[in-house]
Amino acid sequence: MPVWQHILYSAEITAEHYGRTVSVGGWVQDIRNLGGISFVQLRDRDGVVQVTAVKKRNPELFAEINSLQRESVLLVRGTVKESKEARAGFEVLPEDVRVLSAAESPQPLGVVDKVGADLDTRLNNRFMDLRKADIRAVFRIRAAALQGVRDYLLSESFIEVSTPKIVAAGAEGGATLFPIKYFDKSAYLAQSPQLYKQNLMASGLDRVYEIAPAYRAEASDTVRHIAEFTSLDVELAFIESSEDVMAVAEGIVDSSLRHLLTAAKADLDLLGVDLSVPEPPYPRIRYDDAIDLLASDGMKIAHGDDLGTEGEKRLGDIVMEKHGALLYFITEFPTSLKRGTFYAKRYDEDPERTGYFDLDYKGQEIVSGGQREHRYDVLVEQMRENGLDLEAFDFYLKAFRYGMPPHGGFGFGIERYVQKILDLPNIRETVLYPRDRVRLVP
RNA sequence: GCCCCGGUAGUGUAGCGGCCUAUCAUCCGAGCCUGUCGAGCUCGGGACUCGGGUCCGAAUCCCGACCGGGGCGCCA
Repeated sequence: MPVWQHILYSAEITAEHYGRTVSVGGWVQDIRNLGGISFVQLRDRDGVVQVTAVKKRNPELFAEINSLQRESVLLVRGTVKESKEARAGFEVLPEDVRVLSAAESPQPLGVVDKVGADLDTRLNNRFMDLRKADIRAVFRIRAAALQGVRDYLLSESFIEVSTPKIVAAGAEGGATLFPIKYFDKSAYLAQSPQLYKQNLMASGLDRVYEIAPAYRAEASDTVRHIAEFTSLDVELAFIESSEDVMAVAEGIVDSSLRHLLTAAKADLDLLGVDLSVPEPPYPRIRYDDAIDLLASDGMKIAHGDDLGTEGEKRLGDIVMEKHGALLYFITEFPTSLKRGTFYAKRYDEDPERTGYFDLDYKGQEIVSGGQREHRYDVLVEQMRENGLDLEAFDFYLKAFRYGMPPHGGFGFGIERYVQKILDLPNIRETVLYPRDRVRLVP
């Protein structure tokens, strides 16, 4: 038996390996058998190594290689030979192969087939879908984007926390909560860490963030909704206004996008994405001005009404034209739109307005937040206005009675952010195993 | 919650009352080929979601079920 030395990744093989014996492992992506010579494209996490078998050198090995099923997992020991014809500049002349796992046929999804596959088919066979380099690239970019987010928050003295995902009450109305059984009690999956991160503002851990799943039982079947998404939640205390909160959101996005330019350059190139990183500060557009901008563009929306999906998209186009901005804040949302957000602070001088903002990226809301109401009496009043059962929120309210600093924060939809960075047609492309109204498997 | 649309080989599609023993590509199999990398060439294989109905005749029309796609509202 031959000695199988340390297995090299394709990207690790360099000119210094030429003439030497190495072991490579991976999936048989394709076999091009020309009769007397055969080329096996062996794919690993980094790329593809060409294994070139010559019939007259070793007929048995040649036959074995050509009988392999695509996508079988193979270990090859052989000599690295410099080659002008091979794409990588070298190829491996096999001396021995070992089939670690033979793939069956027919396969549920082609990895290098010259035909497309529906997203549904791809998601049903996600492990095979991910064998495509461009699909994996999305997830490396996602990871790098989160790295940039964490870099910034760490540098700004935020600490990462984890709060319960099994909760007794929701932050907002009950319609979007997933009920679950919790021993002998009924509970819900958390739709947001809102109540907990506010609770922490009274603790001394006064700058926190969490990157965790959030669950929404919304019957929304669109390319930008999923039932389980990753929410970046940030909360900070001792703020003066919502502007302090916006500055953090802006810092996060800027840090993240810049990090991508270096850390994810190869993957962005692979996807053909020419990432544009806008210079902060991002434009601040007051809600009322946004309504007027849309009106001047021929879209009539009453002051106090929601922009709607169409309005949001149109505003994205308008802001691009006027400011050349991909990212912009919509600020000072009217109380009429935030009434259900009982914890939103309303302006003392004008209770019909709040400091709440959205951060939109290419006509799509990715962040929403603002300054919270930290005064117990006012908060209770706003909760009553929403018909909430104060008893159920006892743990939350208590924190406001024994020293709660002014604070604010936001929720940031990671998947929507990645979707917009890469201009992906469907948010499901940004989740390994998405959960939506109908999908529970895999 | 509301509204539109679709389910044909493993994958992606054409066909939309008889011309269908169902098109094409991909894929799989057999063969030829010593420089392929969207390899090429020859031959072969493989499908109308299910259940009712209309009709002389249904992949095609109608109803239902199941599965899926998209939009709105709402939101991250």
